[in-house]
Amino acid sequence: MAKERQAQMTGMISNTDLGKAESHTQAQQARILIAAKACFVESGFHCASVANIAKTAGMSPGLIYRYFENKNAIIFAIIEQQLLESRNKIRALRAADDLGPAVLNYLDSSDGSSDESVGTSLFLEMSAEATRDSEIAEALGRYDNAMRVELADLLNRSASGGDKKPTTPVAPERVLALVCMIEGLMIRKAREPNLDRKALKSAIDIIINSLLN
Amino acid sequence: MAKERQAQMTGMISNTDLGKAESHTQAQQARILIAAKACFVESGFHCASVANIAKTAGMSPGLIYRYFENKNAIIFAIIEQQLLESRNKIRALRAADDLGPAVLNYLDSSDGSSDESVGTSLFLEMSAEATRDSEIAEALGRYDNAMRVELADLLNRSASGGDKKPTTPVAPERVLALVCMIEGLMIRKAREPNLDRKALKSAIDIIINSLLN
Amino acid sequence: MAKERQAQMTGMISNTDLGKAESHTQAQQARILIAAKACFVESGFHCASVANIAKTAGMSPGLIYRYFENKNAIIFAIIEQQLLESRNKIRALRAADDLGPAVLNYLDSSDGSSDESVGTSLFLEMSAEATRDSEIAEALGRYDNAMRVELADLLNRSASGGDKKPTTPVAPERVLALVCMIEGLMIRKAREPNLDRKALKSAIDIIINSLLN
Amino acid sequence: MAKERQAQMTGMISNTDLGKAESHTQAQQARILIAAKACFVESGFHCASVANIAKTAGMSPGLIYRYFENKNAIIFAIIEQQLLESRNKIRALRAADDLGPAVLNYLDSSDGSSDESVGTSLFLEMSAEATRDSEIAEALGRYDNAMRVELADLLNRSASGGDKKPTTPVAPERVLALVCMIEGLMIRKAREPNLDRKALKSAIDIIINSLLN
DNA sequence: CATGAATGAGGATTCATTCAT
DNA sequence: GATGAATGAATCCTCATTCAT
Repeated sequence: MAKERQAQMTGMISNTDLGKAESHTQAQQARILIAAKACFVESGFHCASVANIAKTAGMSPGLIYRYFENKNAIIFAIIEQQLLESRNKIRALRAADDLGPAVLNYLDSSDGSSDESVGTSLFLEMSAEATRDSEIAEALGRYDNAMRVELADLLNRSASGGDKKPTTPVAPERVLALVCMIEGLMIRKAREPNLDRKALKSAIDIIINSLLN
Repeated sequence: MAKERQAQMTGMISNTDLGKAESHTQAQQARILIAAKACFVESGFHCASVANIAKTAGMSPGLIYRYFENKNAIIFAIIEQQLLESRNKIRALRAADDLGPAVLNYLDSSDGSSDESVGTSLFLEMSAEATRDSEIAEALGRYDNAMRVELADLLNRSASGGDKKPTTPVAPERVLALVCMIEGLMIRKAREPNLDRKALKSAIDIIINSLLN
Repeated sequence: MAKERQAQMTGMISNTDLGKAESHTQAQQARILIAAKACFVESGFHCASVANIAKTAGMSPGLIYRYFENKNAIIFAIIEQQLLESRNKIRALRAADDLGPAVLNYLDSSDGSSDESVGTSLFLEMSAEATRDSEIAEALGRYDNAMRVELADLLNRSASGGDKKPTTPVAPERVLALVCMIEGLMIRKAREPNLDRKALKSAIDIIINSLLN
Repeated sequence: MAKERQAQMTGMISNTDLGKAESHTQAQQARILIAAKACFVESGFHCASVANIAKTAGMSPGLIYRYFENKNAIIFAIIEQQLLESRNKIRALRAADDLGPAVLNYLDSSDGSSDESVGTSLFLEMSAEATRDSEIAEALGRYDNAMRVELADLLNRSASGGDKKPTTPVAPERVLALVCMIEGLMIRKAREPNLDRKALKSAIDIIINSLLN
């Protein structure tokens, strides 16, 4: 189909990328969010134009507004989506026997996009935006609190060697240190994409170890 | 002088804030950069308008273009300035006897502005921009390398208890871990400005200790 | 039926409001015109959107175009409808014994809508539009001529005390004065909805009297 | 000058039309208002585009926003201007010995534009808008009250044959009747530009006479 | 007949940049 | 050097209209 081929050649998103969405509305919203994510990564929240998002999504600009009230709503949706994904990835760490490799894996895990730096780029974009928009700041704050609980649990169980009942709850400063390290690593990944993986792994191990004993 | 008083009342930057600059050109550039920094912190690189920067600097929009080729040049200059400041602050850590408090101090140190979050906000802005602009990415990359050397030296001397000649050079992964922690802490400061300082201090100590033995 | 109830709750027009229309097409057109009138009164000809008319009519936007060629055709139809209604109301004045109360009654008479200002609002809208659209101007012109004949007759019979054969035909300037007064009163009603009715009645009487002797 | 000639050929407004304005800002605002008035008369408040106003004013669209906050502000300014002009014209009636010719003159008096129907067209536009915008409604309401006072005074003095001290104040219903007649006449002028002037004059006289005895 | 998704031109508004004074 | 008026391209968003289902 001509349209399909054109979509691929111009970097537009084809239907096959979309996965299964139950309703047409959800499918369209998903399509827009995928396009928006790509545009936001490439240009940032503010320089990405609705027109470009529409083109990337393979639809007309006007149609965007049937599915999102305005551009800001798209930004919010992207942020919520990223936070949700991030939460899920953190939760997935639970299953890990060994915390170090799990964290490394977390950093590597992309969201299905070919470019792994997507997550990091949006993370920076979101964090910067949170310093100006209180609504976004609140969303990130809620996420941060939830993450801390999750990571505390994780540290707890890792510290007790996998036993279900750790003797003492983990100290909050250890959780804080873990959060900082993870986010610091994300920044490094964004700024030095070719970072030596071995060094990365070692750095993680050093800190993880200091947090576990 | 009427203009001077008006500048102060409206939050504009007056000549007396500028310190000593050798030439008029330098003084004007400095004035613009101070204004730009304030605007960028408040609105981000892209939402801050040249008109607003000019108003904050107490000059006409047209004059901006006598001292900077365009808005992008201002962004570059701000970034270079921030990197330079950051470098100086890192170097100042050398004098410290104890690494932990020094790092805490680094996070607190503002650049003379009353608002301490200036540095963090611009750090996010710069990092996000670096993911899109290769020139900026390179500048940050150069800074990153320089910093690593600096921090390696710092760790070296701290590990050897202040002796001038450490027996073994510090491992690169420890430097990496330190960088991640510092930047992770900056992110935390941006996203949770009311973070408990005691926890912050403890988190720093945990990691510093693990890096020094 | 769920849809019916929803229609009532949201102010949409239900089938039961429509009266008897012979064909389905006529019924649909009537439904659209009722909705359009409401929207035009609320937002004016140009700010009322087809989408909103459709929603008010309880139908899809696309369906509008099965019954009217475009939005302009709806405006024309509304205008013709208003002129027809107005003509009928003027004709109804014939039956009146006393011209003064009849005119007052004319101003009050609504078109079945609960809001009496509908007629006035559309009158302004139409008149304004007539200054730009020659087709509308012509329609109003035809109406104006017909009205003058009607009002001349009315004045004639009123002047002659109800006798069927007045001795002299009424002068055109008296008809003109009557038209001006009626329309001037409509404007007043639109701009001062809380106008004192007693003063209104007196004002009408003064002029009517001067026109009858 | 080429620009000047082009302005004339395309119906743009040249500097010479502007009269004396003290500041540049006032001159530009006046230029915009003149253009806006022309556009509003031609297309109505809502269909006139800012782009077209700018073109008519012989300036770029962006410049409009240096002198008016938004399109609505232009509409407000036009309305205030019209009300002011109208007030002045009404006040000028005071000097008249004879009320009838004075009213006729009022209807004829244009605002310097070549097209006499400008006032009427804007009058309809304003009145229609007042039914939807409460701020405009209030402005017109204030004008209406002021006008009534003015017209009451006028009637008073006319009734008393120019004596300074009329024995009895004029009844409000007479003022109301006068207002209706004047505005009714404006509508007629808009809808029937070729109205017979003799009939018009006679109609005015009939009513004026009935109001004065 | 009916739906409502889709289109795309057009409208209001902003803003980096230029230039006459 | 300095001003700020002026430009015009670009942005977000709306809406009349069409058409596949």
